[in-house]
Amino acid sequence: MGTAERRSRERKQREEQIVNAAEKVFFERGFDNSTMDDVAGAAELSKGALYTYFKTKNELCICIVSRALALVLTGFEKVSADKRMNGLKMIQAAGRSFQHFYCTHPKYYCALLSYRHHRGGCGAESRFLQHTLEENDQINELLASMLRKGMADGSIRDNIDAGKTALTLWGELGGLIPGFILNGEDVAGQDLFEQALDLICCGLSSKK
Amino acid sequence: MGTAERRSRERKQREEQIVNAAEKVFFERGFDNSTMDDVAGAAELSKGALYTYFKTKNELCICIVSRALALVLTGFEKVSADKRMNGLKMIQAAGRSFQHFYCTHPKYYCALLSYRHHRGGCGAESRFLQHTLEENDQINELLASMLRKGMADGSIRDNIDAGKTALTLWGELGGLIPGFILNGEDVAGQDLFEQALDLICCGLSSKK
DNA sequence: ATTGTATTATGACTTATAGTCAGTATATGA
DNA sequence: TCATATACTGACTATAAGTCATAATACAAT
Repeated sequence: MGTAERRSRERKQREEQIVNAAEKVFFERGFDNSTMDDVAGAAELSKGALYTYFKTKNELCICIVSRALALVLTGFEKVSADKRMNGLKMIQAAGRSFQHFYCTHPKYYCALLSYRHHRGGCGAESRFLQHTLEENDQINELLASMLRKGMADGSIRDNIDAGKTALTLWGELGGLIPGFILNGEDVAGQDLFEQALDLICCGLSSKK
Repeated sequence: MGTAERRSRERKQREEQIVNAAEKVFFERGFDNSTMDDVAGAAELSKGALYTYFKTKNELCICIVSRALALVLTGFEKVSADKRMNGLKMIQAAGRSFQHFYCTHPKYYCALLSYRHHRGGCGAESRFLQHTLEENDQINELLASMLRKGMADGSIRDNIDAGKTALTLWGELGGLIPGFILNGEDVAGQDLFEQALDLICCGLSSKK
C-alpha cells in the first residue's frame, strides 16, 4: 500500500515548508532576532509543531546551511562537467563560481559562515547535520578531482597532494570574503577576489 | 592630584579582572553554556556590577577576541623584527607563527572564529570593538609591509598589490583551520598546514 | 569631623524566548 | 464503528540577559 510512502513524502514537504519559513524569517530579521513563534507563524503552524520536525532552532539553521552548500556544489558540478577546460582552469572557474554564489546569494553565504556556531547547538547525531557534512565532503571531493585532472593534464604541478590541497582551497575560499568584509572592502565590485584567485592559481600552476 | 589617575587605573584593572573571569568561564563551559552569573561569581562580583563595565555579554567576548588578535600580532611582530629574513621567508614564518598560535592557544583561536557572531550582538560604537578592529588593521598592515619588503628584495613577484594581498592572506589563514577541522583532520600533527603554506608561498614567489 | 556628591556594587525584578507536554484533532486501517 | 497512530495546539516551565531602586563606599570641600 502506498499510504506510508505518501505520508513520508508529505512529512518531507512539511519539513521543507518549515525550512522555507525559517529561511524567510531568519534572512529578514537575522537569526538571533527571530523567535520560533515567528517561524511558526510564517509556516502557519504552532510552535509545538515545529518541534515534531526539528529538535532545535539551530537545526533549522543547519538546514539552511545545507541549502547553501547545495548551491555551491551545483556550481562546482557545472564547472566540473565542462570538458573544454584543463584542471587549473577548472579550479579558477570554481573560484569564480563561488564568488558568483556569494554575490547572488549573500544571505546563504552568511548562513554558511554561521555553520560553526549552529553546529554547536545541534546534537551530533542530527540527520540534518549529517547531510550537511556529506555535502561538504562532496565539495572537497569535487575540488580534489579537479586538482587530479590538472595534475594529469599537466596544468597543475604534480608535487601536491590533491586531497589535502582541496581542503586547503575550500578553507581558503571560505575565509577570503570575511577577511575582505571585515576591512570594509567591497567584494563584488572590486578585483579583490580576482587577485586572490590569481594568487591561488599561480601557486598551483606547473608553469611560472 | 593623582586620585583621578589612580581611579581610572583601578577601573581598568577591574575590567581586566572581569575579562579574566569571563575567559575562564567561557573557555571552560563554552560561551552559550555560560551565564553572566557564572562570570560574576568567578569575578567575585554581582551580576549588576559587570554591567557597569561592559554593555553586554557579547562585549566580553569581543574583549577575548581582542586578546587573541594581540597574541597573533605579537607573533607577527617578532617575525617582522628579524632582519635576516627576506620578505617571502617572513610571510612563511608568519604562517608558522599563526599555526603555533593555534596549537598553543586553541581556545583563543576559537574565540577569533566566533568574532563575527559576537560583533553582531555588540553595538558598533563599543570601544572594545573599536580596539579589536584596530588590532586587525595592524595585522593587515604588518603583512602588507612584509609583502612590500619581499617585492623590494626580489623574493616576491612584484605584480601584486601588497595591501590587497595582505587581506587575502589574513583571510586565507583564518579560513584554513576550520576547513581542516571540519573534515576531522588533525591540524597540529599533520603537514596539512605546512602544505597550505607552501601553496601560498609558491603563489607569491618570484621564482618557480 | 561633617556633609554633599559621585562612583561602584548589590540582587531582586522584569522581560523574553527556547523548549515541553498534556490534551485535542485528524487520518488510517481493521 | 472503533482503536491506534500520527500530527498539532498553545498554555506552561525553565532559564538567563539585562535593569533599576537601593545601599555602600570613597572623596573633596567646608
